[in-house]
Amino acid sequence: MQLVELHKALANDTRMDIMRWMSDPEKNFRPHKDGKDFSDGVCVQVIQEKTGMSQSTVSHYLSILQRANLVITERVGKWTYYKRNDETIRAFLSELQLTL
Amino acid sequence: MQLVELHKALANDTRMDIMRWMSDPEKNFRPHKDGKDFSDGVCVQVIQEKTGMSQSTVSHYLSILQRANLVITERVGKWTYYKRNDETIRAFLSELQLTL
DNA sequence: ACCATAAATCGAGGAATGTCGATTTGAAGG
DNA sequence: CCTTCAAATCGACATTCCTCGATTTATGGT
Repeated sequence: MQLVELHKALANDTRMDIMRWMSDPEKNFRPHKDGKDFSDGVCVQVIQEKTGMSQSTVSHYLSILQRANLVITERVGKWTYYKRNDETIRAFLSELQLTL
Repeated sequence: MQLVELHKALANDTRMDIMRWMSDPEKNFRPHKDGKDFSDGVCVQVIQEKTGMSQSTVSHYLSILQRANLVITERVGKWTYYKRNDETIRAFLSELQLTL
């Protein structure tokens, strides 16, 4: 667990927003067009619309969150679903508690 | 409390090290030359030696930590002493707990 | 095969950060 | 006053980050 890498990943308003929104997707995102629920995560398009930023930027941000292991990815057909990786988040918080 | 600003301040190995070292100055820093203890904090020189970086860089880093309210400064004569601001750190951790 | 859609990657410009040495400011002591 | 030492600020350059539009890579449907 790279503490500093995690801080870098979270040192951006949009990425922080995304992490928070993903805590409660039903509340924070519009539904998927095919009606699929959020149990596997949220697809990039829906996240992108919410942020109001370009598709490439959001895709890039998601890859940064993924490199930091803050999110888990699952590809299903054309779609890629992203959801929080709660294990990393828990580990991050307790490491911070101990070492900061 | 600017969550993202705090993450930025901590998104650097040296700054993170400094914060951690300041948790236990007796253990992590050499004593002050005049024998003064660390109750008011650690002077810049001593921190600088420990990091091995230039004086200007360390002074700059300390100002970043201060802008984020992660440290408290006290000027005494020629020296400036820096110590952790535990209140901000506590608030940061609990805010992260709640909102991340 | 061909088209449409979702996501990732590429290339680029500007902004912010990292880092240094040099200079300036401020305080203490002779 | 003048010197000396600690710390802050300045100016510069290199690296990283932000953000976009354009292109490419999957995948599905007709």
